[in-house]
Amino acid sequence: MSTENTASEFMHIHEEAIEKVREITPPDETLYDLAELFKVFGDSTRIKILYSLFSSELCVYDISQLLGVSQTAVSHQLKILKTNKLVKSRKDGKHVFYSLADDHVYSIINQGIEHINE
Amino acid sequence: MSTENTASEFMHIHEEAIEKVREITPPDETLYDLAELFKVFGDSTRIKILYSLFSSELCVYDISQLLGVSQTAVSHQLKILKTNKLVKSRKDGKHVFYSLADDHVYSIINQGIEHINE
DNA sequence: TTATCATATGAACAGATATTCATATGAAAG
DNA sequence: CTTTCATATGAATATCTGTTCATATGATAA
Repeated sequence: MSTENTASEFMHIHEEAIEKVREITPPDETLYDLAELFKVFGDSTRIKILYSLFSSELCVYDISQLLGVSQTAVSHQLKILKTNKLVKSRKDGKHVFYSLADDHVYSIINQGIEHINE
Repeated sequence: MSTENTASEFMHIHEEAIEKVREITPPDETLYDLAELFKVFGDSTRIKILYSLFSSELCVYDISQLLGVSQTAVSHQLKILKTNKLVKSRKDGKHVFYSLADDHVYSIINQGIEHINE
């Protein structure tokens, strides 16, 4: 085994495996963003908020009461959801109505549900 | 407004909204499991491990070298991935080969990628 | 058997994160 | 204008989580 392909020297498997992995793996920055996105889904309060918005928009207070979580906590979590573009907001007088930003929220959550039901 | 439907008293919106949310929202335990699942995807090391297993099975040491992460860290993360049924393992002498457990891993990650690319 | 290699495990520590509390902003009502 | 209501924000705290270090297990080779 030569020293040309240093990448394969440590491999116990075929070196083609490394090539394939390198080919299909997105850049580190993308993987980091991806992990960040899933981190947002990885909290039960935020999951509950997203579910509450599945059928219609709701204002902060309604979400708070529906979930039995303090207004402050909901507000903090909504900010995280909005920063990550999972929800959008609309102001109406004193109220702020939140709704799902796009269909990816549905599909990601549904894929998760499918995995659980097995 | 009567006191019959206590659920709607706090709502600023129509009370049908509450009904709908209650209808489509899974039980708390499911939501908790769902958050737990996404939490597993919410770490860049684990995401990298999953990507490395997209094309073929790999042993712990190979993953470790490929990602530039310590063997111990990889081992810890593989355990988490296995506990959550995202990877499975096969023993071969001194080596333990890990591979993806099912297609949900692909679809969940791909949905995430799609959301990011917008 | 003994040494070595591959993996796993447990404790410890550092960094991240969700909630709470206090308070600020901002809009409508009186 | 002042009060009240809806929401947002920042600091503090307690909990959780990922990595490291030391070590254990388990299998092959010598």
